[in-house]
Amino acid sequence: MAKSGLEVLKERGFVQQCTDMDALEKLMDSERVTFYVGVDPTGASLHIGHMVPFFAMHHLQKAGHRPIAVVGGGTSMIGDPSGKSDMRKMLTIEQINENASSIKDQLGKIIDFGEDQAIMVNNYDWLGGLNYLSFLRDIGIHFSVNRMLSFEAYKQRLEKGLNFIEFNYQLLQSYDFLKLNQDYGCKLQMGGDDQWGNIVAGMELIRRVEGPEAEAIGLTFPLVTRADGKKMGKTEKGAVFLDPSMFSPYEFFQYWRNVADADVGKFLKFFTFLEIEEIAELEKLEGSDINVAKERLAFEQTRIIHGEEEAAKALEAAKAAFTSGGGEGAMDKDSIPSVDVPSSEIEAGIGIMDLFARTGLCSSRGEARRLVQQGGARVNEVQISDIDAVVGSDAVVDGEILLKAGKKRYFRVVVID
RNA sequence: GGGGAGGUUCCCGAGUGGUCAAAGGGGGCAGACUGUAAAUCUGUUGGUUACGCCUUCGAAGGUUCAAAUCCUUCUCUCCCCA
Repeated sequence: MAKSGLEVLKERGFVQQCTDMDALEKLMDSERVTFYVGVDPTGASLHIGHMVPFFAMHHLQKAGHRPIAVVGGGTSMIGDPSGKSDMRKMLTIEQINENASSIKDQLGKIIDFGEDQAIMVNNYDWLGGLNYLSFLRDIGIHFSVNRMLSFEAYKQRLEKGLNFIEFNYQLLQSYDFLKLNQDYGCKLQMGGDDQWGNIVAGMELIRRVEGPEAEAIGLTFPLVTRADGKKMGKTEKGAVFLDPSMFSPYEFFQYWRNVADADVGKFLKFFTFLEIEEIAELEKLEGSDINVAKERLAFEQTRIIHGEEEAAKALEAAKAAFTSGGGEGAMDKDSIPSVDVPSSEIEAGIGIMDLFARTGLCSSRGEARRLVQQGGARVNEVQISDIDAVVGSDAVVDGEILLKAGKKRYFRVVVID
């Protein structure tokens, strides 16, 4: 017999807290449950730090339940104080709407937005036109400031300073849950564990408005951390975005390929659709064999986000670049960022520092100088350590020059007429 | 509204007239070691035409041969009181 959606979530480690697990189990066994997760449209693209809830949605949807993705068009104009040390930037409605539509496309890779399968709504639709006084009278009346201040999230912010506008966030998010409960019969809200307070507040609001018998349950996911303590989904250059124009599939693949040993099993459960049994097998690997599991993680994850073809290309490119010998010939060229340079410049010869500085490999000539001096610069896999070296047309292979900085970063210089 | 403390380089944080492109730590980059891991060690970390020069210590003025450091005004943040 098939596992229930909730069982899948539990065995994969998605459950951090639940307001009433018994009730949720009963509810999910007895009906198709409509549930929601909030998404903040604060950026043009989602990044992998956002993804845990989406994978959870996928699993529940697969088990027959109906997800609602709520784009926080309205709430993102306020800023959620939970767990944040600073107030967030406020965006315009236009920016938010633009972000929301690209987010829906990305979300579509993980959950099915087919007919009656899932719903996407923007809370600006109901928050945008709210009347302040009536909101206070209808919703504000149900909130106790004393109780709100007792939440850990607010306590922390009270130390640092909390703006009134942010203090309202919880009311708005609670109102979302109420609204969805009324309009769509949404009975479950899920979110990261930092949302616990907001979720509970929403449940309480529903009970107060709709009566104590109203069904409303909250569930939170653990905040995913990396074994090295860094933030999930962040690299030095910024977040690991799903948008291929902001973060190439190859780099995306590499991000997952390079996760810490200790994180592989966890990430396989969170971020792939592999069966739990198969993951268990992969988790048994030790030593350098763990690389097999990492490769699988990277491949599966890239396939989900960028498609089978891109995943295969990234895998090939990575193998070509890192397997002994490292022949760049087999590498997929499209996956490596490039810059166009006129053939006349190449024929005249370009100084090694200038060449690196005009690629994305180095941000200045000074940086390029250091790279060369420290032995990290390679042209067509040949180390160049002379800062005065000049690269000319003899370095061009198949119409381009392959540059490498350090061990993992490649860049192509494409010669054009 | 009153009083106090502050805004320093990617971040945290020293620096209270020249020796400051600015200690230390974190982060980043590179090298060694490895398994495209972790940990560790080493170097490096504003720009440049690399001698020197230019830009940088919240903003704008001023004092001075010389200012991150002193003065004035402005601005932002935090704390206490009301």
